[in-house]
Amino acid sequence: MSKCKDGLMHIGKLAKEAGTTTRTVRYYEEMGLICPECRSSGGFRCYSHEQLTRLRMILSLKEMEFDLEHIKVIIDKREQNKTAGELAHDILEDLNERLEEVEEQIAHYKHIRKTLTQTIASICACLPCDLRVEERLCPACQTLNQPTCQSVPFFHSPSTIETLELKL
Amino acid sequence: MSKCKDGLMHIGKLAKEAGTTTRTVRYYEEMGLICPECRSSGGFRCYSHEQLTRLRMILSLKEMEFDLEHIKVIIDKREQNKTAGELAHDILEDLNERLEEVEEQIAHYKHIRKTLTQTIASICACLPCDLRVEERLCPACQTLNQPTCQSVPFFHSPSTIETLELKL
DNA sequence: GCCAAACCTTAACGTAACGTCAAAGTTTTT
DNA sequence: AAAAACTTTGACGTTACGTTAAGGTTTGGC
Repeated sequence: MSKCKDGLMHIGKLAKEAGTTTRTVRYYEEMGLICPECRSSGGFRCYSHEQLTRLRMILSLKEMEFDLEHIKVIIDKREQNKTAGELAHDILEDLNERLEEVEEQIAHYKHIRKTLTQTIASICACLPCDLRVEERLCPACQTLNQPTCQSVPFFHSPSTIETLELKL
Repeated sequence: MSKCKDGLMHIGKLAKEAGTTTRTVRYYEEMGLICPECRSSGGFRCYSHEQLTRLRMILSLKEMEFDLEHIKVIIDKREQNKTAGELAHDILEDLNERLEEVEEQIAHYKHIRKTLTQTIASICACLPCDLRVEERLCPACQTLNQPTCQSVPFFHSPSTIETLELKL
């Protein structure tokens, strides 16, 4: 039968149960986030069901994209002998802080989306142009009052842009 | 006067004009994205205004969070001898692809936001509890039909969660 | 023309969270 | 007992630079 006593499991089973990889588990051990209950006579790591639960906690925090250092701090708070209310208060701080960061991320990507859609719209105006790019302004750009080239500086050649800058 | 001929500038000026650092410029050179017009007799990099424009192109693509490998590809497309229309077509592909990725990022962070707000709401219910965390379920958790502990596995102790799992 | 300040050079380590070998030992299955 | 499957430690690779370090080059002032 199994050389793993009781209901202990080796690292592969632990990782699979938690939906991650053995490399990740070992890395978390290096970082001090989790450690095996014991080792087999041959040196294999053996984990209990409690370790599995702990690993799942770590992973659920990772899904919220806390970094590992922060996860360690949060998990360690559970070890400090507090009432559930005090602990809740502490952890709520972390969660609210993270929520703000996530709101910022959303705003950040919305900004990028805006830039992208504007750039796409500008470049669409150049689609019918059959001039060589190196040859100064294409008709579309000349027609527009706010020159396309300015908003999409990576599209036209440097010399074109210089020309534009002189005109402005 | 300046040992830099014509309107050439050294790396510090270039970086400042483009709003970046000298380290970044040297790194881009390593990556094959940009290279100086020439070197001074002492070995200093000298850049023309064209290089500055190119650097600005790179940075504007970086703002849309293209990775450097991709930026290289996009910038190189300008060197291929095409009409503006063909080039526009090519680049629009990259931009539209990136736009999709950005939409995914927004969705991703909105998902995280949802998880966070739900978790925060759950844990708020535990604020008035003055039981020790290690001691099984707190009253708030017992009152709720959908146990809080299940949705916030990193909050309660492993033993508490096991208890919960058995009950379910 | 000389000196200090400011600037530049290359080289190289550090970052975050693992992925991916490699070479060798252990456990499990047949 | 042999083979298959699993595990061990170790170490390099990843991205886009930041940050020293030790030592040359330019520049500005006198």
